Amino acid sequence: MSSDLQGFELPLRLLLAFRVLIDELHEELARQGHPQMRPMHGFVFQAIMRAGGPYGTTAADLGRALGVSKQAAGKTIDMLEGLGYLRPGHDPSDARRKTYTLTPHAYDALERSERIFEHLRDQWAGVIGEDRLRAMVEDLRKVTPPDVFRLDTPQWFNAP
Amino acid sequence: MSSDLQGFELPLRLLLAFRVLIDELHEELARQGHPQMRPMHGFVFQAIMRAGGPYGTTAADLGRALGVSKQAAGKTIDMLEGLGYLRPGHDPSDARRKTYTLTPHAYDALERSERIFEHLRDQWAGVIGEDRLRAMVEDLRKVTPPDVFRLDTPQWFNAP
DNA sequence: CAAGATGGACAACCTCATTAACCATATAGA
DNA sequence: TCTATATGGTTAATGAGGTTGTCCATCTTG
Repeated sequence: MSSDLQGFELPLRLLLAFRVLIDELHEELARQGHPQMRPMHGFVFQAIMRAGGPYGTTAADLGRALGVSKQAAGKTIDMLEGLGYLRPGHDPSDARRKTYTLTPHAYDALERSERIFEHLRDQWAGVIGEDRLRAMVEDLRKVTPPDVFRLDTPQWFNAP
Repeated sequence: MSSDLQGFELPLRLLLAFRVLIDELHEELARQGHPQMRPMHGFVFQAIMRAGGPYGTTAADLGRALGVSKQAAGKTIDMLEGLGYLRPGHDPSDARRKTYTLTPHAYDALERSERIFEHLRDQWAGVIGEDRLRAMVEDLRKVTPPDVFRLDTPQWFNAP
């Protein structure tokens, strides 16, 4: 009965590496004027940019894009609207659709996230080498699905 | 205003890679007689093996090991006991301690998980090369904390 | 032996999901 | 055109997993 369970290392390290990046991102984002941003939000913003129609994205659109129910997507939208990251609108061609688009505040958060991630990436490149880091991302691309927004993952993390 | 947001690729790929492994693990575990296993449980089993005293692990022990409250650990223990993965015991040297140890069913799940992870690892090695995969794990070790069980992460995922 | 630390058990509450049901609006077919 | 069906939005009930706070029983230590 093996007790060392070495085979768990690959998934564990992938998870820890993700957590390290996300935790440091949100610490820094909080310092830069976005203390309310939660880990999921950056992905949500990107999904909202891509998933909607010409007049914006609905809760149902977002739910499909993220792989969660429209009700869950609706609650996320409510919170992000309350935080000033989303602005409501409507679709003149379909009176049912209640659409949302990103506010400048959301674009600010996205741009800052981008810069912080790049900074963290540079730190990692300093530790393991630029070539090795590039190889890692390239390899990860080969073993992960290309459709990056169907995360299909409810209840990510609750930053306390 | 950049709209491609390429800087998100590293964290996203790490997350997707982890999800791919975990999802395939649990699909296969379900086929092999463990349909109730949840993503967190494998980590919990390992923590229970390591965190306790000679007579087993208590909820308080487990809470400390996982970085959650003793109450949260207690609820997890209750569920795992209900699923037949944990067996209660007691510590003759301390009447307060209500201890738990893994059942053979839990060891079976751990061994199967180990084998499934190894199989997935081999698949990845076939795609990206054994040397590249080894380099990836080595590099991830360099950028992640060494203390693998203090995940400090409430509410991981609810596989539906 | 008294005082404090620790383990366990409850209770109340939070967050983020889920399903189910219902109503309003679009759309397609007879 | 009218009806059937699909879709969007909302609300409600539920579940998993977490949190504090409180209380009591049992060590452990001065």
